[in-house]
Amino acid sequence: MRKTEQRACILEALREGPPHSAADEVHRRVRHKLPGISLATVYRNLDLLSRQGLIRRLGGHGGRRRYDAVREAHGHFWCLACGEVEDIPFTFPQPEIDMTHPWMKGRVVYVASTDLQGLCPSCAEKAAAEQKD
Amino acid sequence: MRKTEQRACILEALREGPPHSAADEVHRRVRHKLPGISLATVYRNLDLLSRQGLIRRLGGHGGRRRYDAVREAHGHFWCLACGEVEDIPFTFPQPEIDMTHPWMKGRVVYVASTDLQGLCPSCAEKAAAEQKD
DNA sequence: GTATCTGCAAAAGTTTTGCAATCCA
DNA sequence: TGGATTGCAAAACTTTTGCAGATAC
Repeated sequence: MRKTEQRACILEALREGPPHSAADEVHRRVRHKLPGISLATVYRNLDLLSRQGLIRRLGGHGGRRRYDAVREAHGHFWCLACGEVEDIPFTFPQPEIDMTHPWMKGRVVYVASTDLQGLCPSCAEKAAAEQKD
Repeated sequence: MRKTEQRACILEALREGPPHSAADEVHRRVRHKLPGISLATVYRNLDLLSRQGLIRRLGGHGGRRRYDAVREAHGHFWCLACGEVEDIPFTFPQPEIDMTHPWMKGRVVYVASTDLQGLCPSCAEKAAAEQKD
């Protein structure tokens, strides 16, 4: 993997910007430094970096794929209604998965996370209000 | 939520078909029973069912959103190269998250999962081969 | 009876790709 | 120099939405 200014700036933008950014958000931020950078380059690099395990790729429950520069295992809360992702802000014991299990043979594991999915407070409130109607 | 034949068949297809199906796959399978069902209906129902917590919505690392009829907490392995998702086939202690923590107040949690991401054996092999070239 | 649900078709949104030019090693 | 990388534009793919008619309760 070569060193290019675009790639460096993308990584920097992901690290310094808000967590769980989508490609278009990263693109918008990188443009401040590199006005000419194309969205395709951002996509290509986010994909490349995540395949190398340098960043974390999040699902995209909201339709858009999101990326996370934090590689340490941590928890996420996905809201199914608004699509937002939040880090779970308190610590809890991470599950211990037996990496020596035969099924793991040949696999490369970059990151682990514990994900909860449900409704965030404001969406839960809206949902409850609709029930009443 | 009303009871419709379409909805019932979609749920059935998700339960009986291969796990982690995407909307178009569910649609293809449901068509066997309900040839006239539209893809839009499948999308609408998968979304609705997941918001009610009846099924689980997976991220869509491969671009497509996937759904899972298994609601019990379990682990997934996502391959970043080919986009496939597999259930981790052995059990391990699930993390204990303090649901009484103040941050959890107001949230509705439907399901929890532990996700690993990396490369599956065949993609890991390919990646290693490319390194050598 | 009425709000929900469906099918259709169009629109919207997101990601990938072909290609020629450019850049890094 | 040679292969990796980029920008641009088009294409591909996935998901959502408006609407009129059908359906469940």
